[in-house]
Amino acid sequence: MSKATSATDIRPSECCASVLAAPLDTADAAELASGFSALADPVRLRVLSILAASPQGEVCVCDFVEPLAKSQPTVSHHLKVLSEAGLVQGDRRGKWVWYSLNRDRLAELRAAIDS
Amino acid sequence: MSKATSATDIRPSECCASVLAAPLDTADAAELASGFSALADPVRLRVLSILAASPQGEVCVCDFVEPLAKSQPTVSHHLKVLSEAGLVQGDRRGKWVWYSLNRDRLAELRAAIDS
DNA sequence: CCGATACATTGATAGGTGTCAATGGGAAAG
DNA sequence: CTTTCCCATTGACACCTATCAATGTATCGG
Repeated sequence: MSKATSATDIRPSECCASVLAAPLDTADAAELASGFSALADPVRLRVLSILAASPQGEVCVCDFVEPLAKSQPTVSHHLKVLSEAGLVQGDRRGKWVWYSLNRDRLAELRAAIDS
Repeated sequence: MSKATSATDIRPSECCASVLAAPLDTADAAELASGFSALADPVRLRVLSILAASPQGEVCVCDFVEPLAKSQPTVSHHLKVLSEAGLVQGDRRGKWVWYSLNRDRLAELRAAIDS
């Protein structure tokens, strides 16, 4: 898979914005920064970690509270931040809301700092 | 303080902490979060972008001010944040300080969110 | 309808952060 | 030494954010 972008193809943000490929314009930089902001918190990183380690691939809110050692409102807050960043998504089933990881979005951020 | 490896302490990757590989402990999560915090700002992302696009691989502080459209103290502040995160390094030569990108550190953060 | 459960939202508060003007510190030029 | 230039630091201000208690909302079981 050749990732070689041709010399004539120098348009920024044709697909995804990249930090290392070309100078970032203000809009792309802001979009990426908001994405990394979601990762810039230890509790949220542990949320993603717990989701990734879950066999079913989804975890309900109540099962985050104890391992994170945070109050339920705080957990809900972090899940909302991650959700608005597109990194997780919630699915309501009865009384419970099951959250799952969006690996594509995570790959998008990873690609932005790829060589 | 014994550093005995418990079942929750085992990391398959012997090198760096990873979000997706195993449940993150609080210390690793905090370390990673501080790294991503450095990326969680549009101005700093543009700093990295400018450095990556520089032919010589290094840029002096004065050459950041105009493209970033920020005051010189603000630019210095962001360079300090990036430097403390290990993402850039400064080298003083006479009156000028030349900053360069630390791609290894960037790869470290990228690996932390790798599948 | 009533109570219990799961989750979200609000309000308040303490601490963090980006920004710039003003100032400080060090190096080269005169 | 004095001045000039480059960069870092300080102080002040506005804004953002993580946290929890209290409350609201929706769902399920009786």
